[in-house]
Amino acid sequence: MRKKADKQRESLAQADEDVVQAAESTVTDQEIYDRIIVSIMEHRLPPGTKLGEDKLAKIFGASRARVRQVLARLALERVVVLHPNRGAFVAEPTVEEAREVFEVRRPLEALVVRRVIEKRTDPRIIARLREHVQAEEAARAARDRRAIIRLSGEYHVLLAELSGNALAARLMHELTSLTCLIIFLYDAPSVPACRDQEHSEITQALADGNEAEAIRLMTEHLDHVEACLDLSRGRPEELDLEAALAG
Amino acid sequence: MRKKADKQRESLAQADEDVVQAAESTVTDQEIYDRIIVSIMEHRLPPGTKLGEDKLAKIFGASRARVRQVLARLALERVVVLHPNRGAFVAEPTVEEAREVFEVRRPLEALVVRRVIEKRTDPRIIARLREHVQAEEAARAARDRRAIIRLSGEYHVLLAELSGNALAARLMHELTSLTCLIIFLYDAPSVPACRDQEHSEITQALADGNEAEAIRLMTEHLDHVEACLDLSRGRPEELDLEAALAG
DNA sequence: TACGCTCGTTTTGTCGACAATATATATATT
DNA sequence: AATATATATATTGTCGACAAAACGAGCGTA
Repeated sequence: MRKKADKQRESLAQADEDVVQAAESTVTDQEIYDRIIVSIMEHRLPPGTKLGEDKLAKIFGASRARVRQVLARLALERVVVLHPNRGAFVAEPTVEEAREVFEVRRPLEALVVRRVIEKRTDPRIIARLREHVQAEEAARAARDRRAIIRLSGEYHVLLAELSGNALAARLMHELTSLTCLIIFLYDAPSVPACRDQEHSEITQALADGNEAEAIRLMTEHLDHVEACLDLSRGRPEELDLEAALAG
Repeated sequence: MRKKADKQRESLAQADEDVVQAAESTVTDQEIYDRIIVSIMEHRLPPGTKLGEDKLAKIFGASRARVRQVLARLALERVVVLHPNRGAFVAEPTVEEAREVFEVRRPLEALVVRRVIEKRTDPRIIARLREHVQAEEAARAARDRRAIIRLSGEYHVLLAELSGNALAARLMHELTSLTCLIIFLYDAPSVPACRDQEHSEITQALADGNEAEAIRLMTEHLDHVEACLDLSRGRPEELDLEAALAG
């Protein structure tokens, strides 16, 4: 059984103004991909939203086939799920999937930290990290929660890119996209001050070449983010359902 | 400039007999995917082979669009590369990419080992691992090099699946596919006895619940496989090219 | 009034056709 | 004879149209 809120969400109606820009003449697959995934990462397309092929095609001024390709790619990255004969929906990771993401990220991030420290002699490395941290602080100052969460994820992608391991960077991109979804699904709004200047501290440890400290900070950072989530109970919907049935 | 050998390889002609089965009436995407990736993992489709859409469509008795989808998926997994307007080719990982694969696998495999040890109370876990190791030994007894390499990869995928972390299992699938390609590209034929009973030893350590030993064995196993490769010099082709130019 | 069923509409899945690009062949030129 | 150019062929990229399935509305019945 579906809830009312579910059906409400299954529409692009409200999100249209945010996503629509113009029906450009020629738009590449990558642009469509980027626009959709950024919208998802910034929660303008909340989990569960139906991504109708025709609607997206009209919004982007592209053919349905092209949109379809992009949706297939997003599905492989688990950011959207495809229900056969029913269409594409923004993914709603389960608690179990959320735990798995953090479990995989921990050792991967540690690897990235080690490699970045090895390469820190190049001053551009630390410079770019500091630059990004500043952008994060700006978003935080502006109280732009969407940008904060997206930029938080992108910090880790940037770190992976700077590590020189392109494979790790690609995986980190996938994992941070999923992490954004997870945060929006499970983050307890009561703890907004979560993960504040931790990126800054990690950057400093990297600059100092203090590997043990950097890994410790990174691990605690991930622990912290995960601890902020309400992974004890099920998804919000299931919770609502339970509450409704109890009442 | 291309070499003669290159052009020779860019054809499915020789591999056809191995791959072709019949023009089945209905064949699912997953079947097409599996057939292609197993062929790649077993080196029946060597790196650099051109995967023409029409040819594959006829071979599988499917439409070109379907083949195209599968090729796109394989490209996202980096097992094939798509040259715009030129088509799909079995990937030829560079030395750098090979190193990255091992670098990412090391911490990921360690994670998997830890989780499997936690779950080893379920007797089916160790049983399935032993079963797989036996299959490997059978292939080794039969001197079936292709099956040996494929099964070696699948051992790690099985391990990841048994760890209970579906995300890790998916990543391991990708990484082992790439590892198969890498082994076929760079393995020094002079050292055929590489990685022999190591999977058996790892399984035993897991059964004993000896975490430190299992992780040590797994790490050394990966070190061993990587050390067997000729990653010092470039790809075989480049080597040939250099030699040809010198002569 | 509430439930179940049928029909119409919308959306997805699949395919074949056309256009654009790259490759290979043949011809002409230096 | 070798290179460059033009033509022909083959392969990929893109799109719109058709078929199938799911969804929603409306009707009928208990």
